[in-house]
Amino acid sequence: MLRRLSDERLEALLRAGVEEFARRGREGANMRAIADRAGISVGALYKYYGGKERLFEACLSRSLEALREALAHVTAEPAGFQEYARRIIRALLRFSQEHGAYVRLYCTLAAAGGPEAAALAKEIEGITAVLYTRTIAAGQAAGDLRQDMDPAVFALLFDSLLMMVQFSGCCDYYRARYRLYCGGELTEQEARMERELLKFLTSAFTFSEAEVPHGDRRGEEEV
Amino acid sequence: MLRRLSDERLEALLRAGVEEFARRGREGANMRAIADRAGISVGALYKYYGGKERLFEACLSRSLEALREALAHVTAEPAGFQEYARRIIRALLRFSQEHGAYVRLYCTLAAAGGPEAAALAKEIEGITAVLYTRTIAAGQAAGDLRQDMDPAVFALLFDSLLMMVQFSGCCDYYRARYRLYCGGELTEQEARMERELLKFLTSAFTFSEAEVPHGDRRGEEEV
DNA sequence: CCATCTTGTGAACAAAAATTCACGTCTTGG
DNA sequence: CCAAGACGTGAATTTTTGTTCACAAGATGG
Repeated sequence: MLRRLSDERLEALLRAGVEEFARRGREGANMRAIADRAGISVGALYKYYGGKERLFEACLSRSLEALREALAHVTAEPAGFQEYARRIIRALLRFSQEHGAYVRLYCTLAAAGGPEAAALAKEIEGITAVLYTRTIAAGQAAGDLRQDMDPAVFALLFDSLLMMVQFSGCCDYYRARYRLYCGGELTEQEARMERELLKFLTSAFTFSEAEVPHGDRRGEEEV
Repeated sequence: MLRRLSDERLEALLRAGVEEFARRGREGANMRAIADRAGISVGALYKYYGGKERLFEACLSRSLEALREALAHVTAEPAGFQEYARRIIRALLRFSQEHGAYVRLYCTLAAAGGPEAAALAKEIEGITAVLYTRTIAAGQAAGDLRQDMDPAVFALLFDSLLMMVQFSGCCDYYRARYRLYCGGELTEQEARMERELLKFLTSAFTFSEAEVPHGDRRGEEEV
């Protein structure tokens, strides 16, 4: 009952790998479980990828590629900060809905720590950091965004929110947290999240204290 | 060379457990490593805690207790939203600085997934969710905060930022991410983070689009 | 149709780690 | 100071899992 390892079988192998690495981490992943899930023997797995480490690399780069692709179109057409933010939110909500396994993998790897963490952060965050930092710098230069912010910190907070929103869609713990706060599943309330997150971000990035006549709280002149 | 398992030895055991569970997760943790790090034999470890699962429970509840304690004083004296937010930020920045191991444990557990995730989320987030939701509801009722927000989603986003800021202080990946965006270590720039995060949150929760005469962007009347 | 090569299989091997247990070491009550 | 009991030790056992390898099944070329 030999079945030649076709493209689709290799595809299944990578999918199984991503799933398992996401579930149990780089070290904890079980090679036998991966082979079983992919429907091949462990021997074949080792023939194709020399070992766990090589398979991991393949799974990671596959998922990085997918993330890059998901964000590629964001800056295709020029726009202002708010429009960019909307596109990013949409793209990442969609990404987490369609490629939950990749997002779970990021979540697990980010939690893992160790000496590889720094390199990994550079690889993953490199994709988003440039986009966010540029978007914010451009918005600030154009006068769209508040001047009284530390762009680096604000970009980090922007990234933080987007990461957590992705996790909320497909990682068990974060999904439970979403249910706790909002009821229901994020995957069924994407419009709600898109709307509110955009509102949240727009205010955070646009309005500075100086704009409100009396610097204190309580500010509903027009109700 | 028998050394009776004193309180301080039990203390060391729990510390070692937290550290190891944080590093390698609930399943991946190595009992031998825990025993070694605590300076006792595996036999003694098993005498004191029936096995890995029981030890884990002890480590978890210890860390939950610490989190509760860290946030206990926040609502001790009544105040407005901004002051509460400031206290929460301070408390959690301090927590992540002093109890990095607990924060790393949360980060790892949150990433783990599985059927226990929901229960875990209820336990951990139960501590913060009530606080955040109430703070926001009260602020909104008092007219301190914008009316045009979905309090549930905004509370989730608030929590997300606070979680990520904690991670940024003590989890390898998130620390690397912090360096990437901001340069340096968060633990050496706490004032910067406190200031900017408070600014970010205040704007997000306070200002609604309706407040700005022309609903569009670009809003620096007074510079 | 056969020899040979390529490719896949899963049992076997080895290393790692959870858990147990027979045996020391110290304490304590007398 | 001693016997009994409590406590701690780490080697041994068992289970899990990464990796290898001898063998088998199909392909290929003549």
